[in-house]
Amino acid sequence: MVLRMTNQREMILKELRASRQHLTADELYARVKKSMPRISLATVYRNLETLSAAGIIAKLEISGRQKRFDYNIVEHDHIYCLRCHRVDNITFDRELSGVSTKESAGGYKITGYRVEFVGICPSCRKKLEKNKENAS
Amino acid sequence: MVLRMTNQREMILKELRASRQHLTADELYARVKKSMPRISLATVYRNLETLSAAGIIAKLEISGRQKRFDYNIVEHDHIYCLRCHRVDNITFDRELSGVSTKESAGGYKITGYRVEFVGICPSCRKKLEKNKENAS
DNA sequence: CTTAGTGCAAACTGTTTGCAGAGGG
DNA sequence: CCCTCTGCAAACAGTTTGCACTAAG
Repeated sequence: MVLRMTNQREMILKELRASRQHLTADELYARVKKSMPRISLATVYRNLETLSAAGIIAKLEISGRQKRFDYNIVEHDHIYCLRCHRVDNITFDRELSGVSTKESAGGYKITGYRVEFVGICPSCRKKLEKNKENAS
Repeated sequence: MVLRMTNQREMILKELRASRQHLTADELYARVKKSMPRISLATVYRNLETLSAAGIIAKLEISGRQKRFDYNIVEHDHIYCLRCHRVDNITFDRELSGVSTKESAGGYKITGYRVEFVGICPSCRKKLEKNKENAS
C-alpha cells in the first residue's frame, strides 16, 4: 500500500492547508472543484480518509453532523460557533486538576480527552449586535 | 404547545432511565419495541427531540455518527469507549486552569465547554486481556 | 507494467417530514 | 371536541462502495 501523490490528493491537501480552517468534505470539494472541475466528491472523501489515516491531516471528533478535517495534526482543542458552526483552534493550559493523574475512572482506562469549547465567533457577535440595534 | 404524556413517550422515558446508559435512538427503539411492537422509529426520534427540548432528558454532543440521549440532565462530562463506543458518565473537578476566567479567546464569546474522555471500558479491557493471553 | 487512485452512480446509514388517522386531556 | 401525537412511507443529508477506466511510480 504505497501512497501515491496524485494531482487530486495534492490539491485537496493544498486547499485544506491554505484555508486555515476546519473544513467539511463538501466545503473542500467546492474549493477544489474551482481548479479541478471534474473531481468527484467521493475522491475528496477517500482522500481525506487516506490522509488522516496516514497522519498527514487530522479528522475531528466534534459536534455536528458533518466530519471536519484539520490541517494541523499537533494536539490542540477546538472552539465551535453555536451560530454558524465554524470551528477554530484554541490553545490553553491543558490541565484538568486531578484527572490527568487518575489513570482510570469507573474501571475505564483513560487514553486521552478532548475539550470542546462552545461560543459565538467574532463575526457572529458583530451580526448579533447589529440585530440588537435594529430591534431597539 | 402542551406536552402530552402518551404511552409511547412514557415508555421511551422509562426505558432510557432504566437503562442507566446513553442510548441511541435505535437502541432505545429496540428496547421499547419489546413491550410496544407497533411503535415506529420516527416516534422514538420525535420523542427524544421533544423530551430534550423540554429539558427532561439531554441530547449528547459527542463523537460518533449517532446521537445519544442522556437520562441525566445535570451537567457532567462523558467518557467514550474507543472499542465498543459505549458512553458513560464521569464526574471530576471541572476546573480548567485559566480558561474559565478568560471570557473570550480569539474574539469568541465562550458560553461553555465540554470535556470528553476517551478510553477503554471495563468489559473491553477484559476482552483485550483475554485476546492477549490467547495470542501468547 | 502494476496496482493505487479516479469518476460515476448506486447503495447505505441515520434522521426528518408529510400525511391521514388515533387518542390524550 | 380539539389538537398533539402516532405509524407509515417517502425524502433527506452525509458518507461509502462497486465498477470499469486512468495514471503514478
